[in-house]
Amino acid sequence: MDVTVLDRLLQIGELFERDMATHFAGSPLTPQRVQVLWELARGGSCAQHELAARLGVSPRHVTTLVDVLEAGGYVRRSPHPTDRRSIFVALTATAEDTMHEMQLDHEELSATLLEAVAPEDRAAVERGVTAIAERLAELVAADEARRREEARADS
Amino acid sequence: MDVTVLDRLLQIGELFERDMATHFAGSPLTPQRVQVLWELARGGSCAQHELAARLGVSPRHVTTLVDVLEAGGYVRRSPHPTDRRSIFVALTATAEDTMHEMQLDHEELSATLLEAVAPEDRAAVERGVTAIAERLAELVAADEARRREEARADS
DNA sequence: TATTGTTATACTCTATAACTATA
DNA sequence: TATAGTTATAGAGTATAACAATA
Repeated sequence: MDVTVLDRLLQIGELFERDMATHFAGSPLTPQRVQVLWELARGGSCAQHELAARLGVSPRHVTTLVDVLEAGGYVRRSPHPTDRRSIFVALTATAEDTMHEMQLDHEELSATLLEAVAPEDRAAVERGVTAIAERLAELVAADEARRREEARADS
Repeated sequence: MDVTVLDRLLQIGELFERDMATHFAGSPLTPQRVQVLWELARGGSCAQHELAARLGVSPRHVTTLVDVLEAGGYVRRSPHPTDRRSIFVALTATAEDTMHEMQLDHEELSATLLEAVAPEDRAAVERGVTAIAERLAELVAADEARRREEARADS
């Protein structure tokens, strides 16, 4: 029962999720809501339908997420300047500060984890995980395309 | 806006989750239910409360999970030989075969991903991700301990 | 006619609290 | 009295379908 590289990689993802949950326990922020804020911080303000596309969730679900975040004072809804159907979502000043701090924490954590790697292995690890992420992205995209094909054939 | 090692690692976790969801779309199996079967396959049959501990979820939730998996023919409930309060959960023969196949697929995927890494980097990547996983586990455990401490101080 | 957001509904994941049967 | 599982309830993540307003 060997432990593979993939096992390790998945373990890292799970541990990070657990830490996020611990970190925001007691606040209205959950890992998924933080992801919304994170996306707005990194990719900038946008209309709800675009946010849905960027997050890969349904427009309906974005309504729910933004409702909660707006009530908590993390985001602001405003009318879209040219399209009256659309609603613009932006971080509040407070949330922008929070996200900036989180960005710094994130970079620090990344550095700390890299320090756990032997110095002579670090460059190889950086190259390696990038290559793995890219290959996996290809494989997943291929799987999804195949499944869409099958679904189309069924109907 | 650099992409850190941590970003890559998290991306890998997300991609894997997405692939799992794609893979089991249309079946009653969801990623989390598969995890239950996976745990039973790797760690062996056990009573529900032990399964809850192994999965890190509430005993109540195990009831729900096992209900669905039992209805789908993946697991079997049987009385505990010595403790009449307990219920033993075991994979059915079909599920055992499915899990065995999944184990092979998993190993193959791990090998495929490692092939995406330059040959001279592979050993370093294996060492590196192990070191990162271990360091992160320590950090998460410390965070959780600190939070428990705080919660205790509050009450 | 197509798109944007929302109301309505439902399934899944997850937890805590109260209860029953057993130890 | 403590433990194993279940009933009751609830919040969070997520989806589809139907609908209103707007393009």
